[in-house]
Formats: sequence, structure tokens, C-alpha cells
Amino acid sequence: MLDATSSYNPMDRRIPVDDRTGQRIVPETARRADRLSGNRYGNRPTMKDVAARAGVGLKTVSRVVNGEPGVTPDTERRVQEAIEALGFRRNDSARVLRKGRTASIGLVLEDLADPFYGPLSRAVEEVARAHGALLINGSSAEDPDREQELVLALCARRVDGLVVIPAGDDHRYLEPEIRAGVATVFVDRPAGKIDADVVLSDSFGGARAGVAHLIAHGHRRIGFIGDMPRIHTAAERLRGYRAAMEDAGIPVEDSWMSLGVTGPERVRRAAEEMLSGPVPVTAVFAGNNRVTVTVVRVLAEHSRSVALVGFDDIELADLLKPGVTVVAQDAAALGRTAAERLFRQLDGALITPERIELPTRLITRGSGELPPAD
Amino acid sequence: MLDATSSYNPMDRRIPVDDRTGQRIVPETARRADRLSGNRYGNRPTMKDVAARAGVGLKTVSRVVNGEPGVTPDTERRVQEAIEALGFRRNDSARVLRKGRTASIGLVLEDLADPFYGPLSRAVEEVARAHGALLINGSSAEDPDREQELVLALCARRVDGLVVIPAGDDHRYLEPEIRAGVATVFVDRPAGKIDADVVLSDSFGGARAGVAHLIAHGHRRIGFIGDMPRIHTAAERLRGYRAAMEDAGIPVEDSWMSLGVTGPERVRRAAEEMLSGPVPVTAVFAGNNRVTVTVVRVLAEHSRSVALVGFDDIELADLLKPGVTVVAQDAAALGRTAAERLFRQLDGALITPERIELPTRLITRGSGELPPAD
DNA sequence: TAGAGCCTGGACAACGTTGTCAGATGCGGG
DNA sequence: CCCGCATCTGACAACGTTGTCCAGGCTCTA
Repeated sequence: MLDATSSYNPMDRRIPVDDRTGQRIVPETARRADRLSGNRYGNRPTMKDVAARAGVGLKTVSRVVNGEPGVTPDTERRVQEAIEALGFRRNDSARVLRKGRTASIGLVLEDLADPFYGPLSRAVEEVARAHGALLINGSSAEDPDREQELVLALCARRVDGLVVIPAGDDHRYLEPEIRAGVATVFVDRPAGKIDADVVLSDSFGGARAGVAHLIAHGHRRIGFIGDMPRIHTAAERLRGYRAAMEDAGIPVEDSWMSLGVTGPERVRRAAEEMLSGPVPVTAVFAGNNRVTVTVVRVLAEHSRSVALVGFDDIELADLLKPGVTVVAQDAAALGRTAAERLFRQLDGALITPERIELPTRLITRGSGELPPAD
Repeated sequence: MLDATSSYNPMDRRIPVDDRTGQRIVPETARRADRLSGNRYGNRPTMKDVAARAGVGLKTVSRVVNGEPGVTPDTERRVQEAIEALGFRRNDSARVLRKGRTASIGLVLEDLADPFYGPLSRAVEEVARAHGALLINGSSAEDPDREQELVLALCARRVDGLVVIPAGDDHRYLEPEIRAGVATVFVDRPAGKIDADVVLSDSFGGARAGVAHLIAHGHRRIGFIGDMPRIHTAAERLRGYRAAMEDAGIPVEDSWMSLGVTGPERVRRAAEEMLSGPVPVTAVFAGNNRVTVTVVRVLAEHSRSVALVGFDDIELADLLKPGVTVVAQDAAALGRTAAERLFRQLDGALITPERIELPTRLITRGSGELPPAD
């Protein structure tokens, strides 16, 4: 958390105190003072001001602003002029309060800086835009508490809907919100302990196919490097790995699997260990894009040729020598599907929670087709 | 724009009409009906409900919710129980209306799916979080109208501040907003026709250094492929290219410069033309990350060895053969700097608009050090 | 035990908008 | 000439919260 010693404390719950006198500074008073002193904050014209200037009633201004019928052209012109002159802009906060809908949805994901989430977020945004809604983004940094904090903050803002890429595994805290009408769709990983819509990639099937691909090219000693198994996708991919191995009747050595590996250094160490261990692997299956990138680095420094299939596509994968074979998932499709489902909920279609699984696609580029070198 | 034939029309300005009777459907009535029928929408408990259940006054609930002093432990407990039982959550819309600050800032950028903007957005989010504010994102898709639409929508929501990566070149429409107190910082490109804070990378200096680097390695026929010169960064990089060439006393052929090139196909064509033209180039300077990626592809298919320096770092650039030499800018630093400046404005520090330029860094990896092959 | 002062709690207005409803205006026809 | 009707306009309440301010009960001291 960055330091924030500032006077901008929108959510501050303490009562500010004057340094010299020790008196409580009453915020309202402060705000009034701002207004009177011509401070730049606040002090925006309201419909009332526009009405006064145009010499019409409040509601007439509202009608003009909202394009409602029943205003003579002449009156409308006068109102428009007043709006122009004062630089009036409707206060949507007040509008929201009155109407009950905020026309905004929230998206909670792991890390907006991850190239996997950018396209996903953009896809959600496009769908929201098509429905006249804005998008509020938040990164949970894979921290369940932060996820909950974010989600509840969004609920307090009364977002109409939530798209959540869960970090935690217990979402019962969302029950009252969902009951109260907040549309909710989970993406990439299912919700924990509640029944809700979820859109995910076929991690199990994708991983299984990827590993089977390596087996088909003659590999039997195949390593798996993945994230913490408490993350659903990581667990599913591991399950896919195991299933493919079992399908082929290959017993798996413990030293071939590295789980809960995050951060480039740990991935590097894990890869080096399974490449030089007592029973060295001839191929590696990488559980996500970050792992893939690091493994590519390690293999580039490695003398022996080692096959690689990664989960998630990465940019420029086709230009490496050899090209990196991957099990690709479509991040944008995940986001789009989830958002569309969200707005279907908001349309009031009484739909029972569903699990939507999108297929993955094996893209062969060379690294996965290398023969075992042992 | 996606199709949106839905009943969720938060911004709808038309008056809905009953299909059968032709009567106007009065939204308020509809909403009341929803409530009465136990519809899941709306119908959330308010402080009043909590107060009634706890047998206390409205303001007492407010005090408990906001952690204000002056409530006996026993009363507080009763209120907490009522909150728990009803699943109450404070309505921040109403709070915002009363307090005048929304504790949210807006970020308008070109495309969240672009790997350059992900880290930038994340950095802005972190700073916002440190100040207790949420972040609303919007993509302008490089369309000035859409930028304006987004910005004004955010202003109507009364965001406390705006970070804008401009698509247009005239931001006078923001003048009333800024006067009204919306803190504003532009990033990556300066604002048009208004005086405002701006944080940018040293595009001119970076490009000049990058091209000088190629010249230092013996190149004289150097191509430039960049975006539309109406985009400030593109123009600056072109200027840097020209400056470096002029510094070295090298006259520039028109056929070496491709401007306003967007989309992989056009970049590809531009690159092929300058490689096979009457005076073929021996090196290429790529004006942004998307151009770089495509040029790398073209060069990979090309027999003759051609040097390349790109503006913006790209992932895996070090793993290509040869590694891609780039002029790197720090997207996260841009975002962080801009956001910090924004909150400094909100703190009320009377600061005059400033232009902050962040340095770029030349990262040599091989492609920029190839000798001319002619 | 009375009075001063503190602590707790609650009634009320206000934030800026929209929905309701009734009043004003103008027009045409009887 | 007046009535009815349609059209246009505006007063008012409500949305859910917070700031202000006062009342009532308590403690403490003289």
C-alpha cells in the first residue's frame, strides 16, 4: 500500500481536527467556506440554477436535459442557452439515487497488468458499452481479502452487476448482494460455496490434450509446472496432466511436478531441478503464460533439446526458435461471454446459474513436436 | 457497437410504451410493482429499516456505520445485529450526493487490451487505492468523439479526477469541468488547446537516441515506420528520427518513411516496400510496439540481414534471434506519476499545469547492433 | 439535592435529480 | 362567448445518506 498523507480522504472516517486550536473541523462548514470563497471545488450549477436563469421551472429543465417530450421549441432553446452559459452537466449521482440503477458494472480481476486480463477487460467493457454502462475495474492481486473488499465497495456503489475472477474460495459474503439484485458472473474460476454463473476455459481438457500431444510425440518423462492448486484453473490443469499420463499408462514421478510455483525465480529453479534431477524430464508442460515465458528462457540456456507445451498463448510465440506450442484460451471470449450473461441476468431473464465452458485450442509451432532427447 | 436489444436500459431516454394498450408505462409504477411482488431488484434495506429494527434513530445507525463516536456499546451492538440480520450495506450513491466527493477517478485510454496500457492502468489503480478511490476505465479506441463521450460521462458521474490519454486534439470541452474542480492529468500525449498537466515519455529524445544508435553502427539508409502524425507521440518520434539523421548529415529519402501506418497488413507492406525499394534501407526504426512486432515478423522472413530498433519494449524480445533492441518507456511510471499528480491537485495544492517528461532507456539486445548488409 | 455540564440519541433539513399530479394556457367548436 | 380538451409547465415529494442542532438523562460538584 502506497503512502497517502493527503487531505483528499474521500472515505475518511475520522473527524478532522484543527492543528492549532484542537477544535473539530466540521466538514460541512469547510465546504460552505469553499463555496463562498469561490474555491474551485464543488459549486457546480444545478438544474435549479439553470431553471432560474432560463426563467422556467425545475422540471422543465429536467425534461430538456432528458429529451422528454412536452416542451415548446422556444422554451427548449432558452433552457439550452442557460445550460450552455452555466456549463451545466447533470449530476448522475443524484440521478442514480432517484432511479435506482447506476448504469455501471464492476470487474474484479487478478491483475490488469497481466496480458491475459487486458483483452478480457476490454471485452467486458465493449459489452457494457453496448448496454450503456460504464466499467469499474479492480485488481485483487490474488488476495481473497482484497477481492472481498473490492467487491463490497462496488456493491456499496450499487453497481448493477459484477464480473468476478475469484481470488478466494468462499463467496458466501455475496449472498445478500445477489439476493438484493446484483447480477453476478464469475469468470475463469468458479465461485466458492455459492451457486452462481461461471464462465471458464476447459482447463482440464486443454491440459490433457496438451500433454497427450507430448506423449504422442514420444515423450514419457514429462514435467508439470503450475500455480497453487487452491487456484481452480491450476488444479484443473494438473488434473488434465495426470489424466493424460494415466491414459497412456505412464506412472508420474513426484519430482516431475512443481506446484504452487509463482515468480520467475521459483519457476526457474523448478524447471532446472526437473531437467537435471535423477529422472530428468524430456518435455515440460507449463501451467500458465507466466510459467511458459520463464521456461522458454530456461530452455534457451539449456544444451539438451527439451519439448515444451504451454497453457495460454503468448505474444511472439511463433517467432521463437522453435515456435512455442501452446494450449490457447480466448480471453476476450471469456470476458464477452461473461458480460453478455450478466446483462441477460439484468434483463430479468430468470436463468438458473450455469457453468459455461469454452474450448481451448492446441496451436502447434514446434516446441511441442520436438522428439525426446535422451 | 454490439447489438443491445435488452430491457436493461439504464440510460434510456425514451418513454416505454405498453405494446397492447399503447399506454405509457410509468417506470415508477413498474418499480413499485417490482417491490411489491418481491422482485429481486431494488428492495434493499436502508438505514431507516435498520433503525426501525434496532429500535434507534436514523442518525444513530449512521454513526455506527461510519464509526463515529457517541454511541454506547450496547446500542452499537443492537445496531450491528440489525445490520447483520438485514444484510444492510450503505448506499454510496446517496452518500456521494450528500458529501460531494465520489472517491472515484476515471481513466480514459486507447485500448485496455494493448499490453502498453495494462501496466499503466494498474499503476493508476494502485495510487487510487492508496487514496481510497476506485477506478473507472474506458477505452476510446483512438476515436476523439468516443473520448469526449467517455470523459463527459465520467464527469456526469462526478468522478473526482480524470487521467486521460487523449485521442483527440481539442480538449476545450473540458474547460468547464476543470473550472468546476475536476482534477485532470493527461498522459502520453499533451492536451489540445487547453493548459493542463501532462506526463509523457521523451519520445523525441528516445527516437533520436535509437536512430543515432543505428547510425553509430554504420547505417545510413534507415527506414521509419510510425503511426499517424496527428498522434503526438508519433510526430515526436518522427521528429527524433529526422533530428538524428540531420545530426549525422544524412539526407532522408521520402521512400524511407511510412507514416500513418496502422494494422499489421499495412505495416507489412510498408516494411517490404522500403526493404526492396530503389534505395533499400539497411535498418528500420519502428515507431511503436505494434509496428515492432510486425517488422520482426517481416524481417524473420527476409533473407538479407536488416537491423531494427523499436520504440516500446515487448515481451520476449530478449529471446528472439537476434534479440530486439528497443527504446523502452516505463508505462507503469507514466501511470503512477500521473495519478500522483492528480491526487496532488485534489489535495488542493495550487499547482500550475506542468509538463513532466520521463526518460526512455535504450536496451541493446542484438537487432540494433547488426552491421549494414549492402 | 439542585444546578452545571457532558454524553447519547433523534428529529429535521439538505444534497440534485426524477415521477406525480395539478394548474395554466391556448385552441377549436358548440 | 364559453366550455372542453390538449398541451405545456411547475410545485412537490421522494430517493438514502449526512450535518446540525436540540432534548433528555446522566454524572459530578457545591
